[in-house]
Amino acid sequence: MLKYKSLYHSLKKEIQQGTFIPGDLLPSENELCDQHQITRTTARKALDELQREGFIERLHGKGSQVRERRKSLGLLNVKGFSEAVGQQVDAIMLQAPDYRGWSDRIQFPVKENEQSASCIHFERLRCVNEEPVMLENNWFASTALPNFCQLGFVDGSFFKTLSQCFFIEIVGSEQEIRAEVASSEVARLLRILPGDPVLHISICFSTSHSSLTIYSELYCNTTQYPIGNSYHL
Amino acid sequence: MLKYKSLYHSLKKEIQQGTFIPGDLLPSENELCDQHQITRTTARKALDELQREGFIERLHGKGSQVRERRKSLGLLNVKGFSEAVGQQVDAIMLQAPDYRGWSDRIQFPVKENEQSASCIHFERLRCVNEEPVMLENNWFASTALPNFCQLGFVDGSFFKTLSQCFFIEIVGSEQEIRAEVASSEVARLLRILPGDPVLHISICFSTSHSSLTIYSELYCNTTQYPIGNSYHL
DNA sequence: GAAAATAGCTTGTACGTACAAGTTACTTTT
DNA sequence: AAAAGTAACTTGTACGTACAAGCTATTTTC
Repeated sequence: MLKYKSLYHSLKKEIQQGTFIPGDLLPSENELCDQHQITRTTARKALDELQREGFIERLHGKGSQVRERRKSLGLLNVKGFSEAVGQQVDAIMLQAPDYRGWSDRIQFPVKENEQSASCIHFERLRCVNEEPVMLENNWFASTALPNFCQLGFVDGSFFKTLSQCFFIEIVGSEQEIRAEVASSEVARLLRILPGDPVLHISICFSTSHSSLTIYSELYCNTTQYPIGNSYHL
Repeated sequence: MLKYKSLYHSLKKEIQQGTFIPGDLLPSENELCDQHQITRTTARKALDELQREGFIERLHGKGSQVRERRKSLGLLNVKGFSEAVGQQVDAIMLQAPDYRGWSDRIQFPVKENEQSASCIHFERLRCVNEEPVMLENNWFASTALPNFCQLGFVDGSFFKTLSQCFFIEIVGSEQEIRAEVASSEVARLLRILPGDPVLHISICFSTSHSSLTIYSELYCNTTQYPIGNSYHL
C-alpha cells in the first residue's frame, strides 16, 4: 500500500468512526510525519484528498479541522453509498449479477475493447430507514472480474468488493444529471407516482484496471434526501 | 499571482481556446518546467488541478492528454457557467444587484457574522442558443464587496468580476441537488410547463475572503443539456 | 492594566533530488 | 525477418529543505 493512501484511509476511518468529531483538529502535519515515518509532502497529499472530499477543512496557521457533514446522500464525488447519511442504509438486490448483452440504457459510449467482451449487469434498490430512495443499475465488462457472478458482496458494497477481492480502485468518474418524470417502472420501485420528478444520474467510473469501466444509471427520489456534493480548495 | 495558479490558468486557457485539442498531449512536465522557470512539484500541482476538473488525463509513461469534454453544462465542480458547452451562452439580468434582507430561500445556514450585514441579491436567466436553461439567484453579504451594485460584470461573469475587481477567488463549494416540479414562476421563466421536472441545485460557495460566502439557488431545465460533473484521480 | 512585541506553533508555496515504473522507438541479437 | 534487449523519454511516489504567512499565547513595554 502506498504511504499517502495508507494515511488517507487511516484518517478517514478515524473520522467516520468518530475518533475525531466535527470541529476537532487532526494531528498537525509534522505530528503525522513523526507518527507514520513519512515526510510532510506525503502527509499533505493524504490531507489534500480528505479536503477535496469534504472531510476536513484546512485552516492556515491553525490546523486541519474535521468538518460537519450534512445529511445528504453524498454521492457525486464519492465512490459509493457508504459515505452517506449516518442512518440505517441497506440495499435490495432486484437483479443479481449475470451476463447480458450491452444495454442501450448506458448513456456513455462503451469503449471498443469492452464491447467485444460480455457484459455483467446487476440492479439494486437502495433504502434509507427502509424507504426506497435510489434505483441503481450497473454494467461492466466481465473480463476484468473472473467469477464475479459467483461471489457475494463484501459488506453489501460493490466498490468494497472490487477493492478487497480484485484490488481495483475507482480513480475517476464522469456524471450527467437530469431531472425527469418517473416512468411507471421507476415509480413503482421508488414508491412514488408515475410522473413525479426523479433525479436521473448517469455515471461512468474509470478504475485502476485499464480494461474495467463501470457504467451506472441511478434514479433517485430526492424528496427527503438530496444528493450532496462538496469541493474544496 | 502564484506560480502554480498562473500555469494552471495559462494551460486551461489554451485548452479552452483550442490551442490544444482533445487527444493532444500537453508539453511534458519537464518541458513546462523549462518554459515557465518552475520546478516539477509546481508544474504537477497545476496539472493536478486540471486533471481534477476533467480537462486532462494523465497517462503514466506517456504524458498529459487533453480530454474530450462532453456538451453538458459542467457546473458542479466548476466556478461558473463559462466552462460550459462550446455554444452561444448568454445571460439576461432579471433583477440587478441590490440590497435586500436575507432571503428565506437560502438553503444553507447563513454564517452569523454575515447575518448582521446587509445582503446583496441578483437574479439572472442563463440561455444557450437563446433558449433559457437556468434560473440563477445569488445572495451574499455586502461588506466584502463595496460599491458592488454600482459596478458592471466583467465579461458578464460574476466570478470573473470577483476575481478581477476584488481579487477574491472561489475556494470551495457545497451543493445539494434535487429533482422537483417547476413552480408556475420558474416554469414561466424557463419556458416549460408548471409541473414539469426541474433540477434544483442549492450551492454555498466559500471564497478566499473569509467574510464572503456566496449562496446560490439554481433551477435548470435539463431536457436538452444535462448538468455535468467529473472527477479524476 | 492595556497595548505592543515576540516566540512558537500551524499551514502554504516552492525549491531540488532520487528512484520506480510505464511507454516508445531504436538497436542488437538470434 | 522476428525477437529480445536497451536507451530515452514519460509520469508517480517519496524524500528533504527553505521560507512565507497566519494564528495564539506569552512576555515585554508603555
